[in-house]
Amino acid sequence: MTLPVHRSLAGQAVDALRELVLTGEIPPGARVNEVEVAARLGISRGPLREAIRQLASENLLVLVAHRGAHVPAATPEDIRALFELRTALECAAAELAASRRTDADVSRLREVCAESRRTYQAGERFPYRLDLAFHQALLDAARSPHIAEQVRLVQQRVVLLRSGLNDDPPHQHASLDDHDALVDAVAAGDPQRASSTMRKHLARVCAQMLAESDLAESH
Amino acid sequence: MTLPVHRSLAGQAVDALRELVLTGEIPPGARVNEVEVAARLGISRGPLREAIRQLASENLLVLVAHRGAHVPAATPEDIRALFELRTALECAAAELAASRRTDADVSRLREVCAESRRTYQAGERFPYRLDLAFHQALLDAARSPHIAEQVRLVQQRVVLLRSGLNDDPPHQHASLDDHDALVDAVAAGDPQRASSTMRKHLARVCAQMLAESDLAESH
DNA sequence: GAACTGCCAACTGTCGACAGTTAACACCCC
DNA sequence: GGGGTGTTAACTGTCGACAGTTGGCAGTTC
Repeated sequence: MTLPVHRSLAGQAVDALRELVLTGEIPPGARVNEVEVAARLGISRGPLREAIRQLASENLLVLVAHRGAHVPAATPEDIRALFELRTALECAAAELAASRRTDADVSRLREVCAESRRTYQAGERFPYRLDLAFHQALLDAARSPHIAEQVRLVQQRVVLLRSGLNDDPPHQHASLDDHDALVDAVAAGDPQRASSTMRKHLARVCAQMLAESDLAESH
Repeated sequence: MTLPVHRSLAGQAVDALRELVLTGEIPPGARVNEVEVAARLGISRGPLREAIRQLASENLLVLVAHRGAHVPAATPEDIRALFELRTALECAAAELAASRRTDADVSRLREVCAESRRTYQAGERFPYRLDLAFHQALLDAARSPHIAEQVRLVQQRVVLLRSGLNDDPPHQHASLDDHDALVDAVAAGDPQRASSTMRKHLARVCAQMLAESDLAESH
């Protein structure tokens, strides 16, 4: 299957600009200068403005009349509220996954867990990439496209909040255990337990992020 | 507090176009002709394209390369998946509302229920407007802005799916009872019961919509 | 010295025009 | 007459230019 050669410039701009925001190249609080970014991407302001509108409706940018777009800076209150949303979505996904999972789903989940643990025990931090892969595998098992889409958007915002934060090893260790417990609940086909395990997991992650954000604030 | 007199044309276009889609003036399946709609709104294609992008990321429009935007037509499978998302969000909202409600919240909820019942017993159908008002009041009690925002977006899509469908009285009667039961659970501060009541309510609404959509299909 | 006023540069908001693509119609060949 | 092909009109994708607004800076006044 070959993807269309000609993607629209606006479409490319969405991806490129999203990358600039999520990697922190345009840091929280910074404004997006239309002419500058358009020149940087080698396009005109038209398609870029369309891309900005789209990212604004994904909450990666905030629009202010006559003052353009800027990357939102998160408050602790924001983080809490965002994790309420994430919890609602991912607990539901965990429930559905426990109801609908196939053997292949469980294998995939165990595989991701094993790789995470290998990387962690090799002395390195286990990369955030693998954490995302785990949650993605769980969403695949849930087979609920609309929930999956919303989780993707929320995770994006979490990535934005994470920029500048570092996971510490104890927290990582706990997360690995959480993931294993989640897979067990899903494998056992126990929606109730899957949901409550996910809730605890996300509560821990949220608390960790709040702690690190406090730390970063008083640097 | 005076709102800015000068809202951007793109911003106005978002509202106007959303209205056109939600009222069914641009029906499901229909394409959005940029020059035609731009002329209709009295603006140029630039701002309109920005508005189209935004509505597309709200899933009220679908973009196809070189063939513009069209209003999506829902399949039964879509409806089911969308209600999985709605259930995840509104059950969480019901839980939070039961934990956080104030006396004022409960009063407001009872008020909306009473008005719905009055309208219904007056022989008319109780307007969808009051159903939305009830769910809105519940969201207010939940005090979770991000969840509220997502519910708003999902409800919008439900409104789109509803275009062309009519509620029948038995279903409306059941919904009124559901709403009352929900208020009781919230007033009692019982998150568990609020959540399960909401789940049953939405399951009923979803089943009703699926039945009506089947009916409409074989007209 | 502080505050107010008027100007100026930078940037956003909007438009009209041009280029490229798509889809439908007419035409031609078999 | 059916299928394939060339043509054309309609529409989307993109750009450059102009108008309006904002925020800062210099100059002036008290």
